[in-house]
Amino acid sequence: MTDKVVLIDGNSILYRAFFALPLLNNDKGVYTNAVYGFTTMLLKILEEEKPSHMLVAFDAGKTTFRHKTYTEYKGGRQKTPSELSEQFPLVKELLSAFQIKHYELDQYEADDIIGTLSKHAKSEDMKVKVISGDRDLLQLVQKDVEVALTKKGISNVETYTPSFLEEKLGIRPDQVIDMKALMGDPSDNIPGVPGVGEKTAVKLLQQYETLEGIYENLEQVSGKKLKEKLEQHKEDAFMSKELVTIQTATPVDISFKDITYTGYESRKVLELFKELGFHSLLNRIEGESGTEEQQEIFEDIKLTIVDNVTADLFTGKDAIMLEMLDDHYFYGNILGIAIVNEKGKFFIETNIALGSEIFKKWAEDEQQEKYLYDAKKTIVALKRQGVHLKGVVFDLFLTTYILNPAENNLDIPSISRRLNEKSMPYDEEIYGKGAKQKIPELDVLADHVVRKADIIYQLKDKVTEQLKENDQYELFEKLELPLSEILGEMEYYGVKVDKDRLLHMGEELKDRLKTLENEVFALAGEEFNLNSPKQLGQILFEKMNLPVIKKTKTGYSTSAEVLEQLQDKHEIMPKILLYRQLGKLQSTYIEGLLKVVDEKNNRIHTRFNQALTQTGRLSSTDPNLQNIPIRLEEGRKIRQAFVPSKEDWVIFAGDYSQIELRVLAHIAGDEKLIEAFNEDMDIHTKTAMDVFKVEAEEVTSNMRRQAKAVNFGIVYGISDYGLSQSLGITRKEAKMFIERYLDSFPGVRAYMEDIVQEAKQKGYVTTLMNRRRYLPDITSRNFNLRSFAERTAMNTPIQGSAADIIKKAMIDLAKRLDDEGMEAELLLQVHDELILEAPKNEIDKLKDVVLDVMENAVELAVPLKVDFSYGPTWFDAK
DNA sequence: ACTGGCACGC
DNA sequence: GACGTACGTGCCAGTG
Repeated sequence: MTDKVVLIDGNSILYRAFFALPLLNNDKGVYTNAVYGFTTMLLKILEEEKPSHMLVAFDAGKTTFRHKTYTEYKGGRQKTPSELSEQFPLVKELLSAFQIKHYELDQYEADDIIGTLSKHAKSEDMKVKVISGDRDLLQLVQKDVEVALTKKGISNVETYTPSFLEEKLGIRPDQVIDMKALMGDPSDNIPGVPGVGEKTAVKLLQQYETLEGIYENLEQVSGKKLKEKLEQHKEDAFMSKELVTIQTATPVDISFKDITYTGYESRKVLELFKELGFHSLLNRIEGESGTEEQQEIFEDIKLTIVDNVTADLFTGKDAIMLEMLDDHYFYGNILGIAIVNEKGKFFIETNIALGSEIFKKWAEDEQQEKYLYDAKKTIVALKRQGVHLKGVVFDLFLTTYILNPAENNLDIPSISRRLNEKSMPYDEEIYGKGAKQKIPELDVLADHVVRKADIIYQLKDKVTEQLKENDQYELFEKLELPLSEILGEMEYYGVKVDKDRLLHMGEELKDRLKTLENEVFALAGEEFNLNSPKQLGQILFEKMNLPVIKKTKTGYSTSAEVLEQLQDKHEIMPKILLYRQLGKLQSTYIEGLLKVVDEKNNRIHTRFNQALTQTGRLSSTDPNLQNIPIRLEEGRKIRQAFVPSKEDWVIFAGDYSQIELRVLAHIAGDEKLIEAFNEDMDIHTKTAMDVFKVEAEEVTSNMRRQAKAVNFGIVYGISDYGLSQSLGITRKEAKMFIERYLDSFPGVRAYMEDIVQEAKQKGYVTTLMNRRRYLPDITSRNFNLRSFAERTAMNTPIQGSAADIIKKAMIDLAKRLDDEGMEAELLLQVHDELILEAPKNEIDKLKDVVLDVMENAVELAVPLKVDFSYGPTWFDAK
């Protein structure tokens, strides 16, 4: 058996753990969060790697040989916070309890120690695994040397083998140094070549292999600016290379004999855990000997390509993966279908599956349980083919999102790497990307799709378990999963569009835009591209010499805010503003919508993304029907083009009135706010009365406007800066408004304070229905990051609970419409409103049903109020 | 193909 | 006291 040596970058892991975890302290008031994180990581490694040798390397002292090369090395870096530095001795204590050696070497960093030892190990034919949070270490990757980098948090790692590194970075391990030399590293104050980021560096290295190669062929490098930059910063680049190169010949004076790992004494470890207050880890020690996790990385899988679907293929507990390249499932082709169950792994070609009555019968049988990835997509895609999928009980896509909405790699290979520690190829590797995308040979395709289904099958129990642990299973089973079915129906049904109306409006706009454009050119004295902020900026601020109000990264700002401030300086302003407004309508809403009208039925089929937002809201794409204009009359007319799909039908809208503030009243339990809603007061007027300490009759429209902005700020979690911007007042004044608001509603103040504390302690906040949002930055020492996390902590339960409520209402409404045998159809959800279409003769009943369902979706300490309206177009439903 | 500026909704 | 400051989607210009 080959020996396996695990080398841990102690400093890096501790830093990661410190910043990833809330600042916990034990009962003695000693901070332990970093040690805790380090320990969980350590336990995981011991279980999984079963190392024969182990060492934790630390950085020594303040200066290293690198400072001789470059005195600015690691300059500008913030001092290690004392809350962290005091944890270093604890970790060393921990290591000695585990009987793991640690080591540091004067003048060298942990990297160098690890580099040197991994080289020694190589010559002794040992396998090496390096654990760090520092991407620099990737340069050590080679055959038999794997580097595991911490991802989010600490126990989540991504293991780089040479092939994985190449696939992920686009370069070979030996080119990592060159890449770093080009890119630089602000956190270590390594200069690199300015203007060269990851993309450019990779491109250059793919072409010229090494830094030296690039400079030898500098003449051929494309891009004038790039060439200049490279030339100017040649010295920096080479010095950077020297700095980032890990030394593999340091005078390390330990041998592998010294770092043999033979296990630890449970008693000692348990004692220390108790002392540190790591109660939750105690059982991990006792269970130590019993756990056996097999690792099957890139193991071949056995699958059958089915050419005749038979009933005994299915078990009633099957994972099904429907593969489709185009993420626009309304138009994409189904590439094939994989089924995995306890009997085996199967692949069925699309036409065989769809042509099979047995397949169809199974798919439509509610009793046959199915585990999916993205049920909505699958349901819609199959519905197009006349198959009505039923019996979905698990959706890996939705559940992964529920477990952590911040995770944005929700594709199956990524999920598998995170949760299952098994690798499978990414879609890009199988299908290619962009113009080069193509469908592979049947056996390759089958293998890929089956792997996905297999992962769904394998992870179903584990993920369900995690949901239950978090008390989130109900959120999945009772809310998100049934909702996905309803959303699928809405998408499939679509919204009817009056194309002629859009075309007509487009014609009109075209003329007005042309006229406006000419007027602007006349006033400017020349023609230019009015759609280019850059060119407009030059005209306004260079040619016309108007005062510069605000700059952007790349030049002058020409935003509406700026142009409005210049209104009285020049008559050109209103024309530009109007041009912008109309241009937006033309390009996004007229042309944009026309482009996505389904030729077959004149309907638009948006898609709702149910697994994207951090708060639990939905989003809508292709097109986005959640941002159709309403504020300005001109834009609002776009809504005239959204019409019922049948004659004598109407568009019906039901919208929650002030749902977020009502939710706030409920969660905060603020008596005054609750009373205001119980008495059905105008909430902005009420807020104005309290903030300005006046009677109802004395509230001026301006006071109400300001109060409204404050409420807006509360709902969306904006800062004093944000409020000052929206009201055009100073930050101080904005801050004062917020203070006065909180004085007026003490229950709200208490909530805001409590929720931040709770977030600090738990690391996350939750909504009414137990949706979570993790807030790692809540303990950050960076004021901005921390403030942002604090506002998020206050806001997410409000916005997220409102999202929960309307989702619940949608499920209830769909059921009710069905139960009552009504014809009305849900069309859209726009965060606090539901849009339906219905026959005229159903309006009275629909009104009762919608109001009843929406107002009673949940019971809060305040009533939920719903307004409704209807008319021949969406425009009229106001 | 990617980034930045801008603008629309909640 | 400053680092940038609700969440989304999509359009255009500009660059490579």
